[in-house]
Amino acid sequence: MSVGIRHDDLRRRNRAMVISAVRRAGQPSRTEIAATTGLSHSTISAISSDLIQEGILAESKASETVSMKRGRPQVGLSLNPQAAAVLAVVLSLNFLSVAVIDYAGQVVAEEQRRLDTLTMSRDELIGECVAIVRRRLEDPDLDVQSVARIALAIQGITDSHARAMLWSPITPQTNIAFADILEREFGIPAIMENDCNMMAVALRWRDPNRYRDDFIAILLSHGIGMGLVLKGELFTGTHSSGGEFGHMIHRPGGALCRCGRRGCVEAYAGNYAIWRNARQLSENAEPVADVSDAEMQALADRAREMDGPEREAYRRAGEALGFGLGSLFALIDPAPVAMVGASAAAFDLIEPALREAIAQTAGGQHSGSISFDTEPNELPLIREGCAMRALSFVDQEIFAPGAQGKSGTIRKHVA
Amino acid sequence: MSVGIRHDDLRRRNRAMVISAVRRAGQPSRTEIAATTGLSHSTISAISSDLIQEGILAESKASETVSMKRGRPQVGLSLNPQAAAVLAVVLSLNFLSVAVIDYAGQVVAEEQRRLDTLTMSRDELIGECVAIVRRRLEDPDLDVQSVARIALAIQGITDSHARAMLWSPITPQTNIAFADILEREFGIPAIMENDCNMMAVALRWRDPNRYRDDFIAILLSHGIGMGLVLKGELFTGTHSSGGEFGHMIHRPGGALCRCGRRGCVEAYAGNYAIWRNARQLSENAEPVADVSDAEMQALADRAREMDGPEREAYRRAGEALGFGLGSLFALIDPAPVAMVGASAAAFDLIEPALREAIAQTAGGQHSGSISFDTEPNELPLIREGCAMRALSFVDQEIFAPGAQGKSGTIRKHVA
DNA sequence: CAGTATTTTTTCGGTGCTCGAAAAAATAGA
DNA sequence: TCTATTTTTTCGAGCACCGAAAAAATACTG
Repeated sequence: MSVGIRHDDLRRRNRAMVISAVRRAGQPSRTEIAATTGLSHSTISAISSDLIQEGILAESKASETVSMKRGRPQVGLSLNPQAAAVLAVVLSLNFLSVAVIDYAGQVVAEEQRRLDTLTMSRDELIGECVAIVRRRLEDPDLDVQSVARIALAIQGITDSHARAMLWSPITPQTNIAFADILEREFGIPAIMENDCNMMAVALRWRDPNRYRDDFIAILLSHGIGMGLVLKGELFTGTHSSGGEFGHMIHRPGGALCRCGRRGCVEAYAGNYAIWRNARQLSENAEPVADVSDAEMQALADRAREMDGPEREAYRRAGEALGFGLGSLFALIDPAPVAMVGASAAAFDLIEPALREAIAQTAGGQHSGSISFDTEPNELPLIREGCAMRALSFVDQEIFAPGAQGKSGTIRKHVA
Repeated sequence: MSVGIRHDDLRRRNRAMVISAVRRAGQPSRTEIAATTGLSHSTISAISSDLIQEGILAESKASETVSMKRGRPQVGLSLNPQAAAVLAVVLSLNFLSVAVIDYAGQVVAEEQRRLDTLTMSRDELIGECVAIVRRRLEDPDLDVQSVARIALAIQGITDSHARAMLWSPITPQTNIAFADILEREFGIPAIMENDCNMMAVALRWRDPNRYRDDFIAILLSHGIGMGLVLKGELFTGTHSSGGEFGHMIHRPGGALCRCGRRGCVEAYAGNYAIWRNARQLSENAEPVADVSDAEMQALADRAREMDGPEREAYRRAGEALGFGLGSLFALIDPAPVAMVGASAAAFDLIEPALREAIAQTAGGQHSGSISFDTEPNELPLIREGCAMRALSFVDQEIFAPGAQGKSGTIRKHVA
C-alpha cells in the first residue's frame, strides 16, 4: 500500500520541487522559491547551489523587472537549456512530426512528414517513426548524449503504462508498443501518450490561471476526443488511457458510430457525422474515412449563410456535445472547457444548441458559469504537451534521482 | 502550489503511516509494519514505542496464529479502543440513527429514531439531530472528552468542504450547515458526508481485495446514487460532493425525473420510476414521493412470476443503468460494481437488460469482466463508512499532529 | 534439561537533511 | 561615503532515519 517516507527521499523530493518551481515560474529568485515551496531560505540556497554546480540550473543575472527596489537585487534562476533535451513525436492522421526541445522548453529543431497512415503496414508505420527519430538524433548540431526522453503522442487508445498504442483511428493496425520499440532502438526512455491528454497538459502550461485544477479539453475533429484534468492531475482511465468522451452514449440505439456502436456522441458531433447529416444521409450510413478541412470549412460557411441541413447538422452536433458534457458534469461538476481542433472554428454554430442541451442536464444549474475557449490548431498544442510531459519526467527522474546515484550525462563537478 | 517537505513533517507522516497500517492490518507485528511501509525496523520500533506510551496503540500479547514458528514470537500491535471515540450519524428518509464507535472501530452504543423528514421544518430537523447526539454524549458510560469527531451522512448533495447539506431528497429544506451546527453545539469537529460516498468507503474496508483502487457503489433506492473510488481515493466532484450518476442523461427529453429534468437514469431506474412504469403510467406522470419497500417487493415478485408491465419496468431500469454505466465506463474504464439498497434484491430482474445495454457501449468490450455484487441493506454500510471516515480523520489529524503540539485528550505520559 | 538455532525487537552510533540566526553581499538613497 | 534595506550564504543545532549489532524470546535437538 502507501509507503513511508524514507529519510534519503527527502532531498530527492525537495530537489524535484525546486526544479519544478523554476520550470513553472520562469526565472524565480531563491527567495521566491522559498516562498512557494514553504522551505527555508537555507535549504533553497543549498539545493540550488547543488543544482547549479550540476549544470541543471543557471543564474540569469538580470531580473530587471524588480530592479527598482532597494537592497541586494534578486538573482533569477533558470533552467540550463543544455542540461538535457527531449524529443516530442506526434503521429496523427496522414501526418508525422517530431521536435527536439531543449531543457528550457525551446524547440531547437523539427521535422514534419506527410504519410498515408490509413494504408501503411505495421512495419512501414513503425519504420517511419523510427526513421524520423533517427534523422533528428543524427543531426550534428545535437548532442545525442543529452537526449533524455522521447515522448510520442497518438490519437487513439494507449495502455495505462504509457507503453503502447492499443487502437487508433489513424491506422488499421492495433497494439503497437511504440514506447518499447523506440526504447530498444535508441536506448532512450520513451513514453506513449494520448493526443488529447497532451492537449490538456499543454493548456495547463499555457494558461495556468484558467486551466488549473479541473478542466476539460475536447478535440473536435474527425472523431471526438477528450483530455481531462481533475484535482490538478491528468485523469486517465484505470486500464487504458484517455476518457472516451466521444463514445459516451448520447442516444441509445441511435446513429452509427465509426466504432461500430450506435448513438455515441461522436456519431453526431464528429466531422464525418456532421458531414453525413449535412448531406442528409441516413444515420445508418457508413462513416466516411476522412473529410478534408476545406470541405468542413465549406459546410460551416453554408451553415452560416442560410438555415438548411448544414446548420441543422451543426445543431445536432451541439446537442450531442451538450448532453455528453451534461452527463460528464453530473459526475465531475462543471469545469472550464477548451474546444480544440478544426471544428472549433465552427463553434459559433455549435454553441447555441450545446448550451441549450446542457441547460436540460444536471450541469444546467451552473450553465451560466461554464465557459468555452476555442483553439482551432491542435497540433502545436499536442506537441507542446508532449514536450512538457517529457521534460517533467526528466525533472523528476533524471535530475532528482534516488539513492542509487545520478544516471544520465550530468554529473556533479564538485563534492 | 505543491509544497516542499519539511524535516519536522517526516515524523508526522510516518506516524500516520504506522497508525493506518495498524488500522488496516488489525494486529500487525512491528516487522510486518516495517515491511508494508518500507521503513526500517528501527524507525518502526521508535514510532510504535512512542505511540504505545501515548496510549494510541497497545501490544496485544498473543498473536497465536503464527505461534508455531521458531524464534522470538511477534507481538501484535492494535489500536487502543479507549484512545478516542467518534460518532456516526446517518440521516435518511424518515430515519435518523447514531452510533458511538471506539477507536478500534467497535460500536459501543447506538440509537435509532423514526421521523417524518419530508414534512419537518428546518429547525425540527436540526433539533432532532442535535438532540440525538446530545443524548449519546450524555451517556454516563461514555467519556465525552474522548469523542474526537462527529461524522454525519445524508442522502443528497453536500458541499465540497464537507460542511453542509446543499440539497437532499429527504427534506424540502436546503443548505443546512450540519457540520458547523454540530461543531458549534458540542465543540467537537464535525464533517458532513454523502451517503453513497460512505458506502464506498465501507466497501473498501470490508473487502479490500475486491474494492481496492477503482470501483463503483450504486445505491438503488427511491433515487439512484453513486459512490466512486478512483486510484484508491474517493472521487467527489469539484464543487459539490458525489457524482450524480442518477442524473446522467439516458434519453434526451425522455421520462420526467424527480429533479424536474427529463431523461435522467433515475427517471427509469429509481423506485418511483419502476413503480410508474409497472403501473403503465405516462413517462410524464409526476414522480410519487415514496414507494414502500413492501410495495417494491410485490412488484419484483410479480415480475418474476409472469411477463408483464412489472417485468418490463425492471427491464427498462436495467437498460437505463446499463447505458449509464456504459457511458461511465467510457470515461473511467470498467471497474467492479456494488449494487446496494433494497432494489439490489431485485437485481436478477435488472441484470440481463443491464448487461445487454453495456454490451452496446464502449464498456462492452470488457463486458465479460465486469462483475456485480449486491448488498440489499445500505444503512449498516453507510454507518460503517461514516465511522471509518471519522476514525481516519482522527488518525491523521489528532494522533499525528504538526509541530504545534498534540491537541485533544490524549497526552504523552512519559517524556 | 541445557544448549543451539531462529526470529523479533531494541539499542547505538553515524549520516544527512532542514531550520533559525547571524553574517555576508549587494544595491539604493541620503 | 555612509546607512538602510533586501537577498543570499554560512554555521551550529536538532532531529529522523538507517544499518549493524546486541538483546530478547521462543522452538528444536540430543
